[in-house]
Amino acid sequence: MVSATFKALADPTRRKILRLLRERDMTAGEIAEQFNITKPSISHHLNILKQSRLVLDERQGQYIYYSLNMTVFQEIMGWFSEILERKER
Amino acid sequence: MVSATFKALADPTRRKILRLLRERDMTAGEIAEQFNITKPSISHHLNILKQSRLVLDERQGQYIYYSLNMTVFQEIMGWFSEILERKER
DNA sequence: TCGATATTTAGATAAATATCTAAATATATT
DNA sequence: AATATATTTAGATATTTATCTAAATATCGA
Repeated sequence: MVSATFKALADPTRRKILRLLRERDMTAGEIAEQFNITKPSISHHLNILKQSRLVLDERQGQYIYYSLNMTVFQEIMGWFSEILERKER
Repeated sequence: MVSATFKALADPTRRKILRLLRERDMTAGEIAEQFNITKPSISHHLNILKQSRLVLDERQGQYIYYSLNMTVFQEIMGWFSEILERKER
């Protein structure tokens, strides 16, 4: 769970995708345009982000829109808080 | 920078090391005792944590003590905050 | 239904990485 | 100085992963 999330965050392409999505929801194609890598590769990254629940997907006709899933970000923030809290004592 | 940190955090063994160190500073050997992997492997993980500045090391005689470096944790928390802030608008 | 567009899936490959054993380095003790 | 202990470095190997091309699937519009 947390492991999948951190692995997903470990790749710079995937982190850039997340930063794009914080501006607005985007289709897989719109996301792919922002990179110099092929659409299948982006699709692979989106799948990893999806499986770690960092992003959500919703089909609208031909398009699949991707958006950030805030819930998981907060979980991870929680993981960090634990470390920090304990240490400040 | 942030890339090295996330890569370091992506491994469960390294995350367990960090959780151990939030309790108290420990030597490389003490850390290794907590795992079923060899000392050289732990040394490798400690090196990755060190290079990403998540931990600090300090030799005391024969021993090398490892401790958490809070600074970097806060940097990463900052990365998450950026994402969350922007999205909440 | 057919052709066009959007996206994913499958399969291959090269690079990265976690692990091991053996050897090297650093420090302490006698 | 010689030995023991703590840790790292070097080199090898198996697994994981990011990427590509080609093919498959899904939806839309004529």
